[in-house]
Amino acid sequence: MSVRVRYAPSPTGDPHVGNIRSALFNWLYARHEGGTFIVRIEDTDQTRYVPGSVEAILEALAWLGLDWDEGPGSETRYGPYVQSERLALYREHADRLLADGRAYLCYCSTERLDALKRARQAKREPGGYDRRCRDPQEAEKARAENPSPVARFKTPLEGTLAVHDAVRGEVAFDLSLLDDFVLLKSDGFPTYHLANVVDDHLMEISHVMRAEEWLPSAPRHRLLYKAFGYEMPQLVHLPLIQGPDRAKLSKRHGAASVLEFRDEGYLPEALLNFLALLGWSLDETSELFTKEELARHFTPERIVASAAVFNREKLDWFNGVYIRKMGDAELADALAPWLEDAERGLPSAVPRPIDRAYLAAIVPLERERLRKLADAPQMLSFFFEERPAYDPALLVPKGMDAPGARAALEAALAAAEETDDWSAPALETAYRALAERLGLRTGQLFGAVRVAVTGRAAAPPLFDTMAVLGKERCAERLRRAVEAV
RNA sequence: GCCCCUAUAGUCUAGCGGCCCAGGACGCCACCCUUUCAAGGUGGAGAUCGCGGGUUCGAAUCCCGCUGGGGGCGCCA
Repeated sequence: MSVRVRYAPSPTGDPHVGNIRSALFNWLYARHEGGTFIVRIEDTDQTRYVPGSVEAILEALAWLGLDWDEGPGSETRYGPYVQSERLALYREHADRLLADGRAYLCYCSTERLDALKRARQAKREPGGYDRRCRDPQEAEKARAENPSPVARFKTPLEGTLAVHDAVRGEVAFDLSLLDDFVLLKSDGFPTYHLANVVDDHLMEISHVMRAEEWLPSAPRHRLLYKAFGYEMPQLVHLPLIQGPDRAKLSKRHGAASVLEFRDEGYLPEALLNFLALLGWSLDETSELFTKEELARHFTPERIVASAAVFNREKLDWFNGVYIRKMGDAELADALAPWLEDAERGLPSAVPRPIDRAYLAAIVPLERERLRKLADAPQMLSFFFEERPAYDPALLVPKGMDAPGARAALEAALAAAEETDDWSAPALETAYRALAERLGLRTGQLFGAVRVAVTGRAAAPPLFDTMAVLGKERCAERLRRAVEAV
């Protein structure tokens, strides 16, 4: 039997990382098995629909390189892939259950349901619907209260039901604790439970891989499959992703949307690699995987059962690793839009577009210092600004006074002006000799020159930096430093 | 409150009865490299394998209980 798996987000907001991790695992499994990866939009709650979120979800998938074989817009015998376009299917299924006597119409008002819930809470009784309308006479009475009923499933009153989860094994539930859940809402839309079961069957889904929060509803689904006479797909419940406080990861923990991570300058390869290792591992030591390698190795057997905390520092490390893997031209291309961005890029005084050849020369110097692409404007600004601002006090090296620093900078300026060969090795030779002549430690002289030339105490190797900046710019900055110190 | 899941260092994890007085990675610390910052290299601190009982010649690994953590209990998904 071929593997058909699906990612079934509801369009209620941005694509959350926890959610996308489910998409990733489904995608990996599909690709591992040469199966089919399906995207299905579960928009059965009209009230929570957020315009643009379908686009955002698909955008996130595309950014990560998770291509889908079937999804919104696909013309196949399984479509459509948007639940609001499949309403007739759910209604037919609900009708079947109604006709069979496996479901019934419930006319109870929301007021009554609320009151029931409150009363149960007050008495500390287990919650759930009291099945009033399961009695036809009661239903008839209630009918007056509510013109638009819901359809409820008749849950067995007792017994236990075991479902099999690939990660956790058999999980048993006590049926007496399950109430008669809603199948069809009063607006005619299906609930998640109905729509999910109907679609997974009709789309011939072989494995349902979803977050662990769904495990408690597995017995309901089991019951529905049985009632319809359908075979239930394999269940694979993925461990939850938690924030540092160990609660389910959400917006309150900061960036939660994949698109936000993209906008913070994370590389898709890095986020993907990091996410894959949240709840899955190959062996003792392997950490770095491309998407293809992940797909080659991914098996559900190696999914972990316990929840994982989303660890920013490790994500940052992965990002640095993937930045370092990039070639000069590749990184320059990736960086350019970040540097040119009107709001978060280089100061507006720096003309756009930026000089690509110049950027390409800078890249080798900054690559291993970058953690996120978004850091680039700040880190590289001194390469582009005419007059990088800095505190003149930084020009005075440890163990020296201002006049001494001034003398050293004057000498450095003179040496710069005299130099014909403006290459890193030549500059280094010249400045080492100069330090010796002045009786300074190289660290002292180089430190002062670094601040003069870059405006900061921490920068890439000095002579490579000077070589890239060019003689004119360096001389000008040294001149300014002499005056400033 | 009830139900379910879960439990190896701060974090992600390896381990599926003896190879483990527990391996890898992030983070942290130190040293090396070095003109600063990174990157890289080397080393280190950090886990009584949540606790208590069993089973076994032998348990992180199997069983039971407890405790902690999480999730679910909607005409939301």
